[in-house]
Amino acid sequence: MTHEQAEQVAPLLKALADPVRLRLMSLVASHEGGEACVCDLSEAFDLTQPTISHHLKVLHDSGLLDREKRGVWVYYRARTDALANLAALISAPEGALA
Amino acid sequence: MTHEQAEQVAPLLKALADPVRLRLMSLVASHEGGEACVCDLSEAFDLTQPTISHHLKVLHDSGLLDREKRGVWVYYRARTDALANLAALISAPEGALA
DNA sequence: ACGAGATATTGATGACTGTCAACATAGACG
DNA sequence: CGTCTATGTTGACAGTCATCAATATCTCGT
Repeated sequence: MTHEQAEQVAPLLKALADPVRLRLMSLVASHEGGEACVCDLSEAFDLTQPTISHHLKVLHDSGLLDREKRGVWVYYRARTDALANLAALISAPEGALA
Repeated sequence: MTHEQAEQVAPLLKALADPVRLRLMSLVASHEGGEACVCDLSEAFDLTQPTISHHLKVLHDSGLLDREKRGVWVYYRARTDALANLAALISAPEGALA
């Protein structure tokens, strides 16, 4: 794994490396239709709405969540391709780590 | 993914979520025999030895690196099982995230 | 146009982290 | 025993981060 590759992958892992964001990703992915609006997600946490919004922004900015506004609601959807790439990098035989 | 699962997995990802530690894992895994001593690793970075030691400790404490002392040298080895578990959690169809 | 609800942004604060310099430990070899 | 080399530990500092309160923005319905 090259220097540049490491600098590129680390932010993705950092985005995932938070219990709240892990659960957010899980909730979004397992929600019906593969998408969820903030209102669905906020209820699952004992955190304020701005905090949830902040975590969603981190995940979106890092490319792990897609964001789509429909009316008043904003729907998030997991970027399964990005997740698959990450997973491959971590454990595939040719995956540079294992 | 449960609350407890998230709290358990996040520290593993946090340990990996650093460019230096990613490259350390990569170097250890790709080194001959699947193991490397600190002297082999330090040369690849423009960082002081204590800093490398610190990163190795983080990876070891989180369970991603095995540590074995042989004489004066300390050899590190990647925990491929832990990496495989992580990867599965991130992207497997039943993996809670995707 | 106005009010209400959903989501985002800003600013502040306490906690955590990567890094280094200095020092400590521990094994090998004379 | 003493020294040299490899590695780990401690303390400090600058930067980052998770969280909240307050505020802003946007959209629908009335």
